[in-house]
Amino acid sequence: MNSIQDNKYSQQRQAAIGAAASVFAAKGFHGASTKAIAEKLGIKQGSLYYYFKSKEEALGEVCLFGIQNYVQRMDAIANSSQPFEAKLVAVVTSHLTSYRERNEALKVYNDERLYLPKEKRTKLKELGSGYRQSLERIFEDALAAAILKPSVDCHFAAQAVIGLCNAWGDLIVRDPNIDIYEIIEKCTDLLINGFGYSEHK
Amino acid sequence: MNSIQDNKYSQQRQAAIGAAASVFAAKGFHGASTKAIAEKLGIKQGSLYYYFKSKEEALGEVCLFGIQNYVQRMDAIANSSQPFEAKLVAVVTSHLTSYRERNEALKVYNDERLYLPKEKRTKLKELGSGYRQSLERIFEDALAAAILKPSVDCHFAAQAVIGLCNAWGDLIVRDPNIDIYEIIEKCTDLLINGFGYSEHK
Amino acid sequence: MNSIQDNKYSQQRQAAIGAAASVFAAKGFHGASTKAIAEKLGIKQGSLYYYFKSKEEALGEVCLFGIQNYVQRMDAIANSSQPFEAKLVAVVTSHLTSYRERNEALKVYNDERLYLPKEKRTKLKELGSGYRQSLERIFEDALAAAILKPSVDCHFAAQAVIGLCNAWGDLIVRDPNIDIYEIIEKCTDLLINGFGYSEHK
Amino acid sequence: MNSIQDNKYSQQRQAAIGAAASVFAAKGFHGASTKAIAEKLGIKQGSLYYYFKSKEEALGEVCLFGIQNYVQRMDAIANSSQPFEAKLVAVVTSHLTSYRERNEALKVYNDERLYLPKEKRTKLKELGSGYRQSLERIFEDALAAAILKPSVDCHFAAQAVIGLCNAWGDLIVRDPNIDIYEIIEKCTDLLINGFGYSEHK
DNA sequence: AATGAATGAGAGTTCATTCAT
DNA sequence: TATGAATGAACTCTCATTCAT
Repeated sequence: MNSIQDNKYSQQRQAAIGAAASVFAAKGFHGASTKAIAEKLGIKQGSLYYYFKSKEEALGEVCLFGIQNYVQRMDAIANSSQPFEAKLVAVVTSHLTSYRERNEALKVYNDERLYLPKEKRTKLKELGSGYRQSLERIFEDALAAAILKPSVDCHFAAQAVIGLCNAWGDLIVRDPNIDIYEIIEKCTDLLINGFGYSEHK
Repeated sequence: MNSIQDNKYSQQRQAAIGAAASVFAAKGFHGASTKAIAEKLGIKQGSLYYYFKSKEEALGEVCLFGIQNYVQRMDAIANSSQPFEAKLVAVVTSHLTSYRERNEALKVYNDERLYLPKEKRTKLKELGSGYRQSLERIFEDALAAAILKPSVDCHFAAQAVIGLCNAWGDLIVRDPNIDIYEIIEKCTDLLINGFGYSEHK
Repeated sequence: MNSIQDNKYSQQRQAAIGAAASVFAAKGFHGASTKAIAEKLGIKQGSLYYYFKSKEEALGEVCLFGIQNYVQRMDAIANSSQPFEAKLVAVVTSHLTSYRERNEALKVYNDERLYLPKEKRTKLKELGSGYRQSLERIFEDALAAAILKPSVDCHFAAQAVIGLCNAWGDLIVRDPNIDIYEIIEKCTDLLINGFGYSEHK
Repeated sequence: MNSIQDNKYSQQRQAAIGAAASVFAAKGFHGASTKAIAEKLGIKQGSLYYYFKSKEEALGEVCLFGIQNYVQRMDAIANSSQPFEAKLVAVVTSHLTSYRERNEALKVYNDERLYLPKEKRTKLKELGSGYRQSLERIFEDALAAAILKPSVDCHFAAQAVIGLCNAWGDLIVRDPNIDIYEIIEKCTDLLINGFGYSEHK
């Protein structure tokens, strides 16, 4: 069997992307040294360049990996036939789980993509926008179905969900004792009902 | 009396902190060069060391400035006698306004403080915790006054507010066309009522 | 007195250009290391970058220095009112003397300028062409005055003079025992009369 | 009989020498990478080491090839029974033709041999000297036959011929539009008669 | 006969930092 | 109070070379 994944080169390259993600996430792009990345991979510094043309290319690959993985899950959720509330839970779960699974690539995409050259940044932005748009669509559908109050601004809502999840994601990455499912529940409750008192709920 | 001299020195030092904040915010701690900071101040690279012992000290001062300024406003709000909703609006307004006013120091505190040596980081953490605790107290008071639904976790709530504001803060910094007052309103509405439909509201 | 030359920075920079010229001439651009250049100057490697933005810039400055100096002398000769033969002697003398005076910059211009980026190369080419054109003009004037035989191709002649001088220049640089004045005489004799026998001369 | 194998190996090796010559000529020894040489040959970088023990050995072989080829032709000319003028034409033609035929090895011998270790350089020098000496002998014979004027210094003459041809060779390599036969004619005319006017010619 | 993968030494370059002036 | 000049360590990146396969 000679499948694509079998390819030893791309396997090692994928491992290199993982190592880079981990170091970039911990130290930032400029604070990360190629030596540290190579050491995490178990090879010597110069050998990294067998897999990447430059440190910048490594950043690009990490970001791409981080967001791709991510957008795919979102698409699956958006295209599913679950009711709104289930979708929202799925989105938050997907987002936070991804942080807990040490998907450092996502953090890197969030925090470091601005150090990429314009060209690459634009490509990634499209993917990222795709994510936000899928999320917006989920809100729009719910709005049309009168599940949300009419005043809801779906663009604002999508950004708020993403921002909230990223903020908790950061905390989750730093503190492994946080109960992720508790956070998921509280986040969705906040998003749907707010903190305010209302006798119906 | 050398208070005048002292005054001039500390004025320039404050300006240096501002310049550092600006460059750190734009490029991150490791991506920022002392040369760039000096240029922004209008002096030469080596002269920076008249105001800071090291680049790291500069980072410390920036973070301190960012959070101090911030905590003070929060304390004022927490200690005021406004009703809960007004306090929440005030908090969000204070937070987002601070981004719009290019208070880059706050962004630096959020994103770069982890590059400080442990000792300093701990000191800052206390301040930051003070901020969060004041915010938590606001929620606790409201909870006691039955303005919030009993299930609200005040710690979660405070973190959520901070996270949401920081996320929108980043967007605001990058896009000067965003109407900040619209965001403030939508954020507080989200926090109190959520997006979900409920006939009472 | 505060003349331009007094400026310590430009004095050191000029010295740096000289050191670079020497190393480039001996090892070629790619074979020369910035460390070697710095050592010749008596400073540490990194300090070179106080005077040059890059190794390439250093090459550019060396080439410029080499050819400028050179073109000036040629212009002086071309614009003088000496007879043709005297001019030719002056040109050859100027060219070969410059090699003997260890004007390594000229050798660098000849051999290494092709490693400059296009933009800079073009600028230098103009200067170099100016040199060749001045030389051509000397031949053209002599042709018009019937001092040269009518069949002479002035472009060919100028290139031949330059080529011959560069070739002997290389030998002169390598062997300090060569009698430069003997070479000058023989070169001019070759250029005017050739090696062939003719009873008139 | 393993002569066929041997043959294939040495054929490929010869091709490798050609590829190396081409890259060395274009970028210089230090500027040339083994990867570029391998690519020109159509093999991978590491495989070059099947044919050469080191980059330096490749340089040695290129230089040897360049000068051998060359000396052979010169010997043939020197030992022929043509009259002086025909020999001179033959020499110049051989030299310039060799550049036009992209015999980059010769250029490499001229420009890069100094990067060889002393031992090898000395061996090559003997060959090169053989070339010059053959040429000198041609001049000496002509001098003895009173075809050249008595003042001619045969050593100088040989060097001048070589230098002139190398200089034009460089121009020829760079500009494929140059009419090589015109140059040959003008060079020999210059060498025999000079540029100066004389009623006999 | 050739390759894929890795290495280690060294390159050019940047930069926080120092210090005499 | 500020600068010019230099430093040395670290960094990214290149490349000749090796070797198991």
